[in-house]
Amino acid sequence: MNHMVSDRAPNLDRVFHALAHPARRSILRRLAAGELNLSELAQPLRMTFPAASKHVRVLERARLVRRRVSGRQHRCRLHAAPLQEAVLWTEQFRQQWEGRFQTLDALLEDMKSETRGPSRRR
Amino acid sequence: MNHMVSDRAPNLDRVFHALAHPARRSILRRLAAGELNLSELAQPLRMTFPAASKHVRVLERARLVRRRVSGRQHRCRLHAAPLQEAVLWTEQFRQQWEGRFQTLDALLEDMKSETRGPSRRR
DNA sequence: AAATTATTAAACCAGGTGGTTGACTTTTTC
DNA sequence: GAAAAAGTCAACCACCTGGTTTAATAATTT
Repeated sequence: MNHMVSDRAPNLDRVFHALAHPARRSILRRLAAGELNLSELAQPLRMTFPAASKHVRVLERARLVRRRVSGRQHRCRLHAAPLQEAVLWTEQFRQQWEGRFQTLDALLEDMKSETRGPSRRR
Repeated sequence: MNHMVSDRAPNLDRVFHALAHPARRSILRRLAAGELNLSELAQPLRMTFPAASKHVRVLERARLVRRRVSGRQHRCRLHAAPLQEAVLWTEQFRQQWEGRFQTLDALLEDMKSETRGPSRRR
């Protein structure tokens, strides 16, 4: 536990990159509701089928989507786990960012103490 | 409040894209600790100065970093607000994803009720 | 067996990415 | 005023992206 998420993390690269396109976010959103095959995924996207297929493959590279071939259909299923690493990074970042104000607060607190006399804290 | 984050969101594209490279995550992390100028940011990255400078510009496009020119130095400061939108998207997505199990749970609950007699819930 | 459906593959394109090098401008320091 | 420092810009490179079209393959339906 409390395992630092390194900035050097190829999985993280792939997950964030996967999230960086509206078509892929749309695919993920719809997969959150349940399994869908490629043509179902492609249909509402305003692009050709091969383009949509490529987007799905980007999601697979990020391990966010898994595919199970069933006859001529490729049924896609969401796999949310890798997203957790991304959330973790953001979360750690936020803590670090907010920690900055905490130390600033502590400093101000110390300064106030200084004016009332030397601090007794160790 | 409760404003749906659309999948069609150019800001979101830029923020996620900004996060999708280790050098840029490293820059953000270090900026979380406080203001730094370009050469300070570039120094620990194993690439030439112009390359690092380009990464900072990607972060600026995502509005995650702001620059204030002070003499010959360009002092960079983190601006975390746009990250909030990304967190929000992920959060909504997670809720949708977990909601799926909730409805499954509700269904199973209903099925159990059915065996004990018709449900009285509306 | 033929037609339809679901999907991949390959070739192509414009434009972006991530990196380099070399030349240049501006500000600070000596 | 010359040298050093902080950055930019432009050109170049290899490769990736996001899209298209056309052709091919595989499974299902008729």
